[in-house]
Amino acid sequence: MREVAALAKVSIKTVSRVVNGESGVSPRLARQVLAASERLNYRHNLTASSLRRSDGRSATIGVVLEDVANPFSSALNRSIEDVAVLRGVLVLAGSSDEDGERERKLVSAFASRRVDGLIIQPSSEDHSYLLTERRAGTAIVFVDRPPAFFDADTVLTDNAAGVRRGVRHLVEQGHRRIGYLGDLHKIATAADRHRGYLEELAELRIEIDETLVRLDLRGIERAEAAAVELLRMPSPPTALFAGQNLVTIGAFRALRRLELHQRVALIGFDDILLADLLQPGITVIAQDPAAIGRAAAEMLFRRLDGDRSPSEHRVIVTRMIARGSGEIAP
Amino acid sequence: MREVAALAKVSIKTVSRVVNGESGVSPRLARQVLAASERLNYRHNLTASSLRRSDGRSATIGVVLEDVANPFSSALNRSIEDVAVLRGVLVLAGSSDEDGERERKLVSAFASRRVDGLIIQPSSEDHSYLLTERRAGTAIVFVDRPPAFFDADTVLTDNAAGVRRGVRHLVEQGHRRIGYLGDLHKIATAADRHRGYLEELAELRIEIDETLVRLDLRGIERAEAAAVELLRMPSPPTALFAGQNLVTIGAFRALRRLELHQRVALIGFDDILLADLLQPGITVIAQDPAAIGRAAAEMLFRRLDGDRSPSEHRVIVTRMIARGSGEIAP
DNA sequence: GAGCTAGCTGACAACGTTGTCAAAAGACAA
DNA sequence: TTGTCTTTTGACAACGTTGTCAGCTAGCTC
Repeated sequence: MREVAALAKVSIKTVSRVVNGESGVSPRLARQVLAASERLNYRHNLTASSLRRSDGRSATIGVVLEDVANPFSSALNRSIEDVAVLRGVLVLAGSSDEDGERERKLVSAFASRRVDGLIIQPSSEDHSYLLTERRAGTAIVFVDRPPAFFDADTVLTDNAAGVRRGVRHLVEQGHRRIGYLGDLHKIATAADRHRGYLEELAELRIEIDETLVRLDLRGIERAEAAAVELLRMPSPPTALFAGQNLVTIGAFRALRRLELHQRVALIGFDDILLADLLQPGITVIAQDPAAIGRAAAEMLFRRLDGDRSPSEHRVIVTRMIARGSGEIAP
Repeated sequence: MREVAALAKVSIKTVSRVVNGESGVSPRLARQVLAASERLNYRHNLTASSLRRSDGRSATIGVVLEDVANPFSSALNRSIEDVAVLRGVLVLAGSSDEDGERERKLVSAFASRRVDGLIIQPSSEDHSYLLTERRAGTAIVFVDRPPAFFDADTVLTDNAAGVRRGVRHLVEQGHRRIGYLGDLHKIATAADRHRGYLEELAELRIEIDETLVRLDLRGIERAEAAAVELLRMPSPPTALFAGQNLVTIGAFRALRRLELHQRVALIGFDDILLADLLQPGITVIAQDPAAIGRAAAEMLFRRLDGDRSPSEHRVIVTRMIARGSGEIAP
């Protein structure tokens, strides 16, 4: 900047004014400055700028996801980015791998870089550690799952309602013995979905058979094994509800392996790419990750714009997509 | 830091030493400093630190991807992150959407934040604009596609060889009329793949029928339409080679729609989640995005560690995964 | 021409760190 | 004890920027 100032024969402060588009610089000097910075390939240093700036903003936000490579998380990432770019804000993203310790490490690394805000898909079981960040002025929004011991804006899917819709659909087809395959129960959304299953059956006055429920299934293989087990019981379920992405794939694998895919119904939570091309197509309760990410980013920026109102809790609804597997009668 | 120093009754420089783990601080003072920073919830400010530091490193790298939400790019993102976290480096990622202008904007935003290095999956058709960054000391590695008018390390897939392997496989099954469906031809990888198709047919002395080739297919719908067109020709192909992910899905849709999926062979470039559960399973030429990302990140950090050797060009090989669709005889 | 604005411009300090260097403290030998 | 050497500590400037404030110029009014 000093060099640009020298070349343009103005003070360094005037260069700063031009770079920041402040008013009150005569067009002639502005032109000189622009020409000089062009000639010297000058690049504004945002880190120095945010250090000195009164608001201390870095025009960067941090996003903690379960895994930046998983389809749901990466869709969140993208829609957050889309809102952020409109404001010239960049996104630092990291994967927590469902590990509270990694989540905290990421937040700490973000904080060291003085991000303006955080969007967290939580893994940790206690978020009181975020009080320090909040006090430092960092805006915080949770997505997909609620925080624990911490009050903040959230954008969640209505998991229980989604599952209830699916279970009701199966019952409408005539099913009474509906198996449930769930993800790690410690994950709040997994617990919510399981609850939805129980609630809907209770409301429809269908007796709950605990032997039809398998929880804590992490990954395709374990889900597949559990589904095979269920289907080989003496009195097997006539329909399966899979509480998560990979669990659905595992369940479908099991059905195919046992050649039951045309006879046992299946509904999965979360949409799956290509689900429509399978035979039968898989009926799913689809979330809208793009809407969740967008809502979260918008809430975050509203906070950064100074909104101090009480925490808001947005719920994004699910949508059932019937493709065949959920429409098989018992 | 000043407050911590005051509370610990040491100079601010001593606090700096402790925070950076420098040697030569007596254990007693170190303990005092640690206790004080604990008590005041002190967070080291990495932006100020990198401003003052002699190497100017921000412990942050920038990654330009086609789309952080697409499976290939997000797998790259993840494997880059995995290498970066080991060094305490964070990843800023952005989506270029196949738009050279957005790519440049992202690079510029990264440069303003003084990233230490850049990993770029290029969209632009001229990368000479990166000379400025290189001169500023930023390490640069290209992934997936080569740069234009710029010399830098690259990590590429051997696209032509992969396609040739697939085409040969089809010919071995007895196919002579093999259709080709390609992505936007301006994308270097798409052009390479098309070239592989032509080369292999030439080598095997199979006459090339231009009417069996459709290029510039962007997205599932256009690919599906093109495939339907090919299959409805008077003398249709007995096999299809799809040059990209979404193109493969479109082609499969077309085959299913025309009830030809058990009669016309199909091989796609790039693996697809669930491809094994379709009927028939889709035979693919699989890339290894994790290996590409890892290699790129490792090269980048080697440069940051001071390696000044000439540009290196790594090639990651593909692997054919036979699942049925590629093994259908004419 | 004096007096008064309004609009530009620049000097200087400060943001939170770390590099440099000199001073203080401690360790050891004579 | 003194002198010498090593280890530990701190004062100060600097990194690249922006906020503050004062000074300068030009244009206007009377």
